[in-house]
Amino acid sequence: MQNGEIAGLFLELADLLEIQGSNPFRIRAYRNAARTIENETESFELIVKNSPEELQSFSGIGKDLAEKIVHVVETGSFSQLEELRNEIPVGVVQMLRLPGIGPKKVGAMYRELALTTIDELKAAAEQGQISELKGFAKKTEESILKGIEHLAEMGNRALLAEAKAQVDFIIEDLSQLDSVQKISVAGSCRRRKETVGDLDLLISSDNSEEAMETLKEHPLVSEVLQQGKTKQRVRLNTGLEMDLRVVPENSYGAAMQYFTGSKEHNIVMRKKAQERGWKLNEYGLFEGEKQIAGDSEEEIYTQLGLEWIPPELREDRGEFEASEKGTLPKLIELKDICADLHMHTTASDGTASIKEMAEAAKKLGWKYISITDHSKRVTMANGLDEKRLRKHWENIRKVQEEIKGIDILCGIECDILEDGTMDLSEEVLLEADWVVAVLHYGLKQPKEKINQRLLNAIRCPAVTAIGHLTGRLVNRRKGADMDMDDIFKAASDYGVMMEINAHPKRLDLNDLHARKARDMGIPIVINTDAHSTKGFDVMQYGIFQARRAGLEKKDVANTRTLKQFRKMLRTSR
DNA sequence: GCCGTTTTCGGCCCGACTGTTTTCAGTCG
Repeated sequence: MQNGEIAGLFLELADLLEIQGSNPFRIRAYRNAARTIENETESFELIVKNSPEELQSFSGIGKDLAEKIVHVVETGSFSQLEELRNEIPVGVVQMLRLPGIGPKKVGAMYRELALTTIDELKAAAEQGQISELKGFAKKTEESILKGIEHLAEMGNRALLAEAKAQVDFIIEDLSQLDSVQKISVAGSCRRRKETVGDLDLLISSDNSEEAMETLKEHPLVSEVLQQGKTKQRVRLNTGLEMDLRVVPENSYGAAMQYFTGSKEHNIVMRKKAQERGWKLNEYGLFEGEKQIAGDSEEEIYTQLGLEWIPPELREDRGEFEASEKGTLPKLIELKDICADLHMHTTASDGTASIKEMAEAAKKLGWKYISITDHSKRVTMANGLDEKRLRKHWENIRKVQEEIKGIDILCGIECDILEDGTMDLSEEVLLEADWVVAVLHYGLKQPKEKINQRLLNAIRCPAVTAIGHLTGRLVNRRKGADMDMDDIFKAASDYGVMMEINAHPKRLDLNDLHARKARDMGIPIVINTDAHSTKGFDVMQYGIFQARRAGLEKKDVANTRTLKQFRKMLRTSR
């Protein structure tokens, strides 16, 4: 059982308890524990099996929760959850997803009207039954109906790349206003999380009305959902929602800190303020009535005895300890990258030639690239067999003679077949400069089988890296099930690199896995998997993911010169 | 339900906006 699944059960319990009206602090305790479990790279299943006494050493896990975790790992559930599941139907929990509807209202509708599904809720609202309940009225009823309609359309969080493109466009337009002094995105988009639930836009201005009126009329905005003096909430055409907050200039840093989050990071920040007898909110750090910091984020962190923490690390996953000790990483930046080692050409399913790709990469300032077209198993993509591959490499060498200032490696993206063998012979693979081994098919095989396939690939002396390890697609497909400890241990032993695939839909390794791989001494490569010259643009998202993992320039192999890079390749090369 | 360099009991982050209310509860971030 994966950590995420264990955490999911506790989150479910928290929702159920909330609808029931339980003690809010108890509910929070379950959510905190779920977060601890989800953010931990060590497998809780293994901890339960090997050293269950360690469970209570994790923050937020005490005697009771430790027992429940053991029970979950052994039986897949626990009695308290089962009892509540019997008591409250799943449809009732789903009602929590409606905007403006929380546990109290859901609880009331369930108890008073016995509504158990979204469909029943919709019917009741249409018949006007909701507005007759105490504490409800026409507006709430309408907002429920609107919410149900919207739920059907949207549902998922947006990809970072999509969300960021929209907010960047809006920022460009709003920053033209004379009344807007400072403007920035905040929230999970600024933290570069792989998905974004909604956008947060922050402005310092002495004329909030002008900004709000302009945003209201912006071509990307479809509807104003809320509007007050300092806060406006709008829905964009894409369905994504956005909060605009307007603060005075001397509160801008505090507001940036506050609205960038994460929630968990901010709870620690406010506790630190409290410990010193101060108060921290979006307007500043206060000693009594007196603002002692607020202009800039740096001041606030400094006052609390901390080094400024980059937004990507603000998840309460160890950044405070590092900040206090002065050991925060100097995070990798886009400009550190000088190569891309995973891309396609017209030889398989790319749209540009070898030469076009090389020239485009050179324009970006990159010093070397590896052309890695598909192997023959990927018939849909016109994958290469041994003969075509050798011919392709000949063509690469010809292009290399024509183009100076960038080195082109002869590579291949080779499938790891369902039976665990490589799609191309070891003989031909050993002729390559660079071999990215990947899973494309059979992602649903059982964990043991997937593990075996990856271990075989890592042991194959020709393989230099594993690409998009799990095969997950953000928001769309769960990756293959595997034992990360085994895989990383083997990769570390055999000197095989791990890729962060920078495509916004992949971002695989994810942040936690990338951090773990680095901690186990595995060199990381960040690659675009470009299928066209435009495809190089996604490198930034790979960098974001690497930054969230806490990676520095030295942790990433394609920040090195080609000579240094070659020295990092496994000894069998 | 968890946690403790004032505590093993009594706390547990903070504020804006909305809707349903006549001073505030619920929801959200």
